[in-house]
Amino acid sequence: MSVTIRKIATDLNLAVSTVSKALRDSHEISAETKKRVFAYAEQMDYIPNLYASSLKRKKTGNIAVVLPEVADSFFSLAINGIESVAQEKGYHVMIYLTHENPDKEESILRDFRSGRVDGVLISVSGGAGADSHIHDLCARRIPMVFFDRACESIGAAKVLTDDFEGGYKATTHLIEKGCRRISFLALSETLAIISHRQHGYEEALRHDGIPVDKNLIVNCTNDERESYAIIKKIFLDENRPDGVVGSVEKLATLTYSVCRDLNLHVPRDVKVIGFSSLSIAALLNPSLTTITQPAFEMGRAAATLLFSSLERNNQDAQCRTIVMPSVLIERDSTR
Amino acid sequence: MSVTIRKIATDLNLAVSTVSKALRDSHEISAETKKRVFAYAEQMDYIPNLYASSLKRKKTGNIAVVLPEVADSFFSLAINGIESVAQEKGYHVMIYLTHENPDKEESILRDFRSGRVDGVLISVSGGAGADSHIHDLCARRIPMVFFDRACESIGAAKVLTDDFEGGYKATTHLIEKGCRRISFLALSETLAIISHRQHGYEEALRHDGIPVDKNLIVNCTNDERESYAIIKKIFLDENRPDGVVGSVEKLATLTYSVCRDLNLHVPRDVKVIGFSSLSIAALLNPSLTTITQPAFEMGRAAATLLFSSLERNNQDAQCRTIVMPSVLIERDSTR
DNA sequence: TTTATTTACGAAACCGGTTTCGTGCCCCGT
DNA sequence: ACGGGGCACGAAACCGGTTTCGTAAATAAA
Repeated sequence: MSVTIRKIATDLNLAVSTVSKALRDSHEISAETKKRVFAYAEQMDYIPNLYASSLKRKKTGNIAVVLPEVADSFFSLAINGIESVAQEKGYHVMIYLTHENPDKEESILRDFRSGRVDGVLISVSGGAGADSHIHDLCARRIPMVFFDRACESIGAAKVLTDDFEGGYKATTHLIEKGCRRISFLALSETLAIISHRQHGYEEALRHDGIPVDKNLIVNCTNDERESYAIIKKIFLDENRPDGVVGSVEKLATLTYSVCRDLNLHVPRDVKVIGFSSLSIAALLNPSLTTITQPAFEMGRAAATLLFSSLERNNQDAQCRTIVMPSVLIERDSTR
Repeated sequence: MSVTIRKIATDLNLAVSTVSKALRDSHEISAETKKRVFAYAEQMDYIPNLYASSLKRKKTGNIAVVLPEVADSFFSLAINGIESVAQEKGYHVMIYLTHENPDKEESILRDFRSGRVDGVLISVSGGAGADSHIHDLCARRIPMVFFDRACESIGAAKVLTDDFEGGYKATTHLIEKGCRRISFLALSETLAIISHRQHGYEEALRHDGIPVDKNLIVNCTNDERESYAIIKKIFLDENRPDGVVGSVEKLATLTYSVCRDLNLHVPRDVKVIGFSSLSIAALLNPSLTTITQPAFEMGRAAATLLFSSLERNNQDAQCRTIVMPSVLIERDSTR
């Protein structure tokens, strides 16, 4: 079997407690003894058992990242950001995908009560208003930080962008480019981030005296095929939109697919703008105008916040909200 | 504090062992007692301490996924596949990014000796031939499954595609489309997957009587800016290539960027084909011809293999190699 | 009726670090 | 010479499930 602290102790004629303290560089062990212990541990290739210490210290060094999917540029960049901080701090990252399924999200969070992770970074999926599982986890004093998609009813730390402003800017941009029938592709009516973007969209329309047409606001789903059909439907309408705001990346690219299949030219027939952090947005046909969030930095910020509330119960970090700027990058899809 | 098994035992006038066995549905506990224990545990919201049981059972239910990056369509889809199996089986996924850095990879694998994970899924980064850390982990009987990028010198389970064939097919395709000066954008000369693709490339050239020009084979890096400069350089040569094989996704899209910036038209001036699983390859400008691997399925297969060797020491699964088919999808970048 | 066997459960060791609480011993001040 | 104080280390409890082994009672087999 692997060499334990007791093995070292008996071999060196020391008590286990002495060895333990020596390895943790305790002040109450002489330099000489420490040297002996370290040398022998090295020689024997001693590797501390993670679970023994976790059991006693009630810390695992693991954090969870819970998000809808990973095949989305925002999330994959955010993971990069999170992972970079985690590696600096010596934490380990566990990843959980909800696929926008609230039930799955709930069962994932429920599991965290076992102490598997020290803290949680989460981008919630649009549930039917059932945030009880989130509140429950919060009540158990498990540090949580929301990034991008927060749960509004909870006073935890959050790293966000101004979604209302994003929706407003995107819509205003389309209006400036001459669009009058602008469609908003929503994802789930219960997702705060989406409804904020939608409110920005509606406000922008109102500001320019364009009536809000509920038929132009459509709820897509997490299923690609289904969303494709939904988007196609609005384009087959005799009164099809001349502009589209994709509230998440996939809806913008799906719009491209639909337009291609229907022989609608972007931007001549339809102008498209999407919330996306896709680095190759510039390489699309046509290049896609985006509202781009600082995904990597948001990941870093969220992780940093989490670790600071993990390392010392940093009250300040517990419920801080950081709002980071998103930018509109104009490209050919709206020219 | 949280309710423990001992608390339940004393409250119910039972021994801790009885409660433990009851909760694990042991046959040596009567149905009636089990019912009492379950009911009380439920009522008290008992949540077993993960680390206590891990310590004793030497299993954590965690697996590690080690890969170069996550912002690559192949890897993000593979993660989806892995995660889907993991969730079915009740395992938890830890994610580690190496950023193609062998030192980082080594320190990551070294950590696994602590027992943090039960098994490892890995897509190696191109190191300077230093696979000793991989062998070391293998020697410690930690089940490993390689996916996509394997370590050749080791007899572990692998899920691959035929990279030689991929390189061969890609190159032959370009030749058929009229290319004569075909560049191969490599990543790291020490990465088996890349050298196989390169050998396929060279063999295809030879088969068609085209001399292999070493100047057309260039090693890019994991740094985007650096690779951009390298690619740009070959296009600024008076004898620039008329075809490009991107051995990984990012190199194909970088080629697009370079061509755009140099006003080179794809496919008229240069034809481009890339190894990629990008779902929006069809939406690029122009749409990108790809060698596409079944990324999701490969992730699933690798995870399945790992779990089968985890659950019972399935010797068969320990060193099985699964080769999955990749397909060439012709699009506009080579027309 | 006596001897196996099974059933249902308890006591205690165990996993491997961590931490508390001593306890000798040496040095120092008075 | 004596009390106080730090230093270096040891014994043992502890974290919270798991597992082995033992045993009394009940049932079955001889």
